[in-house]
Amino acid sequence: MNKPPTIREVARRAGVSVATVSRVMNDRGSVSEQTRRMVGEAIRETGFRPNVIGRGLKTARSGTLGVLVPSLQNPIFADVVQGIERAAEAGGYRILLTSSNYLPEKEVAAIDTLLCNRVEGLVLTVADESASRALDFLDHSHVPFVLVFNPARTANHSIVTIDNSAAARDIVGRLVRMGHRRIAMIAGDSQASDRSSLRRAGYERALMDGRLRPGPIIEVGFDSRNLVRHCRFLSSCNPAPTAVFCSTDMLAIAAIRGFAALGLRVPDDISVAGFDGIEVGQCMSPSLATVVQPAEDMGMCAVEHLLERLNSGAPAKNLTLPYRLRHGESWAEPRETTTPKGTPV
Amino acid sequence: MNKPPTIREVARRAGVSVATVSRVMNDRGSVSEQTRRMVGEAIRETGFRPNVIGRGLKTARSGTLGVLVPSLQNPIFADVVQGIERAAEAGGYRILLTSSNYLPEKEVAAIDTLLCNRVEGLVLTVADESASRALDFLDHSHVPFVLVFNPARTANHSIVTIDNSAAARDIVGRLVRMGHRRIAMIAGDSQASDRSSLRRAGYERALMDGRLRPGPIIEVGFDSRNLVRHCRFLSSCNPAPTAVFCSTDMLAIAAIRGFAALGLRVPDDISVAGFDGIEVGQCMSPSLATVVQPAEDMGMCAVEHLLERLNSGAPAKNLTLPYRLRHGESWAEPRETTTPKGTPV
DNA sequence: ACTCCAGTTGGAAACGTTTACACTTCAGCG
DNA sequence: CGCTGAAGTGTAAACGTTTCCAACTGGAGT
Repeated sequence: MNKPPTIREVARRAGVSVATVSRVMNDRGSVSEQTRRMVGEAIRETGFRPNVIGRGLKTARSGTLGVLVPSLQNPIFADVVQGIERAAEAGGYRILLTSSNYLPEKEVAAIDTLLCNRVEGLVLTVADESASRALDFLDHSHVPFVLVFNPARTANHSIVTIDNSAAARDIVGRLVRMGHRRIAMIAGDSQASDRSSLRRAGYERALMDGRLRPGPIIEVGFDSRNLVRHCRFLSSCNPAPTAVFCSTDMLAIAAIRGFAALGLRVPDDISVAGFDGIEVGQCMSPSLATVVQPAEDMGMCAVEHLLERLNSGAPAKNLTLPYRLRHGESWAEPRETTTPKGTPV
Repeated sequence: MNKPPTIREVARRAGVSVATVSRVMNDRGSVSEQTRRMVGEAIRETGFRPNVIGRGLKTARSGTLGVLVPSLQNPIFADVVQGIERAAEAGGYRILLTSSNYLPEKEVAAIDTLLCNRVEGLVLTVADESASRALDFLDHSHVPFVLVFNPARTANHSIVTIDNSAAARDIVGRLVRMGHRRIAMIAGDSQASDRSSLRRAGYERALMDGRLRPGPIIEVGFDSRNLVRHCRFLSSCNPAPTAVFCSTDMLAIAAIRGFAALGLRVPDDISVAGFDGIEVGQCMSPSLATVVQPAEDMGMCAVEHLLERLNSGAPAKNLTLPYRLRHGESWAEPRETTTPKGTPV
């Protein structure tokens, strides 16, 4: 419980002033080779570790970035945090991690906490960018921040994202061209995720492109684990969908599982496509057809941009990274080509 | 870029001294109802947010806990961090997150950084508890820490773990009782994970229990994504194993994928068992038979214990949480009972 | 010999809080 | 009416750094 040594003790031990010790530590100003050696020795002997808090108070820099994600449970966020951590470390920053559990009020509280801790910048994903009290909050704080995954709606925010709606349209269009005429969607809570709404829009657009009517759309809440109830509903529709687009990979994986529990095989009986591109998707059987977001890269880009803003005062910018489609075994052409009683618009 | 308001400005605005403002903020000492109101108003008007750094300097408390995990890529660590974050938040602490990428030298560097940031305690998973320079380091720092997942070898460390070897013995024993006579193992780099060695020991023990010879054991490095090469090797053995135990779920998932690529079906052609109990394991098809570690709970327990040590000076303790076996579709009895030329010891 | 300057060094004032201590009021009480 | 104690408040000293400024050296240039 004894206090760690301070710069003062090092100075005493080396027979110099604290100013000199500070200079040695930061390679600033000029210090003779000899004193440098002596100070180094004193530091080693005492096991001195500079107190970042003391330093931060004086320099008004905490050396930390705040991170807020909805949850680490979904690998897509774990990936982005991994990227954030990497880039932050490379830039000499530490990260203060918080999560919101998709609750807007926790978003606000978490950001408040981070600001009290004087993070120099933030990287975050909010539930709904357009309706986020948390962001108003941040806008007034003069602390730069970068949104990740949230759609680029307002130009004066820094955002790293992909084109969710185009990507959804793209992958659903693929299903259409494969011959599917009846394509359902399982969407996450649109209240808790503005991405979900955009992906839904892309899905609807793709069906319009193919002159098809949007199939049943099921909006599920937080508990994406057990979808068997919804899967049963889908398979009992008449005509039953031959494919289902899920707004996240986690939902897609759960859906495949749900169909399996009903004795339906993917993709033979029904095709499933996901969105996110989490790694397990390509490891499982059947491997998941999905939109790949470069999550780790997005995290790194976000931090790199943030550091640019911090260091060179660069202006906020919207960064839309390319997505790509990953083919997988979870989709295929529909088995029996449905008689085109499928309702063209 | 204008500086955030300080307690001094609030005091000026409210017409009181900084001491009074501090008292109001911390509900300490006595303050009249009227001044309390005025100060509250001044705080609101100025948008004042107490500077945790300044406070930390004076109180010698940072309010942060350090966290070090090998990687967030593996959901088991994401889960434990989730638990850590939850419990830390409940206890009024923030967490500073770092990752080591399984590199011992990064472990040391990360811990050093965390100590410079004066974290009040640490929760971490190291590569190899018995040979960790990082831990020697920590032992001398007088900062309490809790190991998670690492085996409980030395009693004077705080550790939250499960009995890795018993669990491995348990699940492999299950394969044996199912009728498997030739059981291979795919193990993670034992250099980078002391868990891997323990699980291997449990595996060997289970085979000994059944008077079987340990099948081929393949040790794979970091890149667990593409195991098809190793899967091919296993299936080309004579006699080929009818089951394979993997030291992590991520490996098991990759193995199932690898076998599928070779046209082998799980569990019809070969059974696969994993270890960790990550959520996706039960969502995929076939669902993964595995040992479930209560990762999120482990994270929460670790922090709760850490806070006990911090607040009440409780002694370090070893906490071995119960694991459980999760049955899944990835294992089954071997198809043709292998003629017992399988070599009993 | 004198000035000048570059290279070293130390002193001391910040940075934004908390808190020990001292001071003022004022009600209650003998 | 004076004493006591509690309630409310302010002053100033920490906490561990960084950094501005001044001071001191010694060698080079005149």
